[in-house]
Amino acid sequence: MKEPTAVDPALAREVQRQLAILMRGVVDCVAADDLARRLAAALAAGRPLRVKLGFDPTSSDLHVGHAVVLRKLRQFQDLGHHAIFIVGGATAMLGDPSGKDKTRPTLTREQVERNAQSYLEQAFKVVRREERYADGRAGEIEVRNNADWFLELRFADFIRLCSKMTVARMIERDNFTKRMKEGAPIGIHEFVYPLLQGQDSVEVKADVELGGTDQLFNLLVGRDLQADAGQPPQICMTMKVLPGLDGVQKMSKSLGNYVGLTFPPDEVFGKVMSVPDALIPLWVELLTDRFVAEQGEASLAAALASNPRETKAGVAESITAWLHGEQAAGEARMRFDRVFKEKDVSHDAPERVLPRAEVPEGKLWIVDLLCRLEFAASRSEARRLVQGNGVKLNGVVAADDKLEVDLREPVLLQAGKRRFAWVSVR
RNA sequence: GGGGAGAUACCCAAGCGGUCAAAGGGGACGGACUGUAAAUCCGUUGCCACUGGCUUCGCAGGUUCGAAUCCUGCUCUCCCCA
Repeated sequence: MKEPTAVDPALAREVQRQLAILMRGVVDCVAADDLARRLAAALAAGRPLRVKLGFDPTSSDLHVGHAVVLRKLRQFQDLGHHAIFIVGGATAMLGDPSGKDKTRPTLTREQVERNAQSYLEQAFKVVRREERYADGRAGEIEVRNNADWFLELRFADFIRLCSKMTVARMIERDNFTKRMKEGAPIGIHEFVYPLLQGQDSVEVKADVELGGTDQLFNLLVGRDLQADAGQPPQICMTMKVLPGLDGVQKMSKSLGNYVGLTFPPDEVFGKVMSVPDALIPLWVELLTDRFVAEQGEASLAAALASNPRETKAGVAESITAWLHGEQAAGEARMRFDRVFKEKDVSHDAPERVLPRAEVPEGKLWIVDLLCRLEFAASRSEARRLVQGNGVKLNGVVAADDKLEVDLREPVLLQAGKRRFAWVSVR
C-alpha cells in the first residue's frame, strides 16, 4: 500500500529523523513500514505513540542489560512519545521461559511485591517520570502492574485466552524445541506466559512494544491477541541482547556476569573495564550515545585498534556517568588508574575496623582475618588463598597460613587484585 | 494405563562393593604475563582441624566388617507404546 495522501515534507523529515534514532541497536522491527506510517499519523495528529515495556520483578536488581531496552524507551520519551512501564506482578510468579534452557522457579506474591518497588526506583535512573508530548502537553509515564488484571481473571476467561494459541505454534520456538530434544522438562505454565504478556498489550492498547531479541515470540503473540481484540497490532521492536561480563552468556544476575544499576561508581567502572575487548563495539552501540554516525563507527574501530584500553576507559566512564553523574565517573576513573595502573592501593583502600574485644592481644590469625572481612567464604578457602600467594600485607606477599597478623598499627591487607582494605582495631 | 531409562559436587560427566572427598571437561578463584581484555602457562576448587576428623553421590530405610556402587519403599525426570 502506498501513502494515501501527499506527505508534508517537514513531517516526512521528522519521521525520518525519529526513525534514525529509534532504529539504533534494533534487530527486528515487525512491521517496520507500519512504524513509519504510525509515527507519521501520530505526529500529524499531535498524539504520542503508546510504547510498552515490561519487566518481571523476579529479582531485586536491574542491570545495564535491562538498560538497553530502558534506554530505547527513554528515546521514545525524548521524542515526545508516551511510555508504559509494565511491572509483571503476575507474570513474575510464572517465570518467562524466553532465553532459558531451564524452567524458572516460580515466585510468591510477597517476593514479587518486594522486588517491584526497588525495580521502579532503578528504572527511573534511565527512563523519566515526566513526559512532554509533541503537541506541548505534559504528562507522565504510565506504570501498570499486570497483577491488577490477571489476579482477578475469571477461570472461563483464562481458558478463552488459552484457546487463542496452539501447541504447534508454541513448540516452534527454538528454546522449547531445544529443551524437548534434550529431554528437558517443560511446564504447562510456561506455555501460558506468552499469552499473558500478549494480553498486557491488549490491556494497555500498545502501539509499540520493546524487548530483547529473545522476546520476539512473546511480542508477536501480543500482535495476534490485539488483532483478535479489534486493536491495531503493535509494532514489535527487539533489541540486541547485551552479553555479560564473561562475553558469552546473556547478562543476568543469576550468572553473576552483570553490572547492576545500583552499583557504586567504582564498581561500575571496574566491571566495564573487565568486559572482553571484542564486545566493546556492542557495548558502545547499546549503552552509549558515542560514535553514533557512520563515520563514527569507523572512528570507533580506529580508536579500538590504536588504543583499546583508553577507548574502553572512555566507555566505562560514560556508562558510569549516566548512572552517577560526570563528576563521580571522573573520580572513579582516577581511582581505577591509581589502583590498577600504578598499583597503588594505599590511597583508595576502604577502612575496616575490628572491635578490640575480638582481637585480644592485638593479633589475629591471617585465616581468621580474611574470613572476618569476608575476603574468603570459609577458612579452607582463606587458607588456600594464602598458600596460593594471593594475599599481601602492606604490599608484601604473605604465604604463611599460620601467620599471626599484628594489628596494633593499621595494616593494608590485599586478597587477590580486587579486595583490599586498611584494617585497624578500635 | 503399559513398558523402558535415569537422578553423582557450581554445571556437564565418569565411577557400579573396599585403594572414592569421588576421574575428565567446563566454570570459578589465585599466581605468572598484561590493559581488572584476549591467548598461554602454573596452582586451587566440600567443611573443620592439620597429615587426622566430619559431612557429601535424589529422599528414607535395609543388607554388609565396609556402599555413590547391592536390596526395599518414596519423590522427581526423560523416552517408547496406548
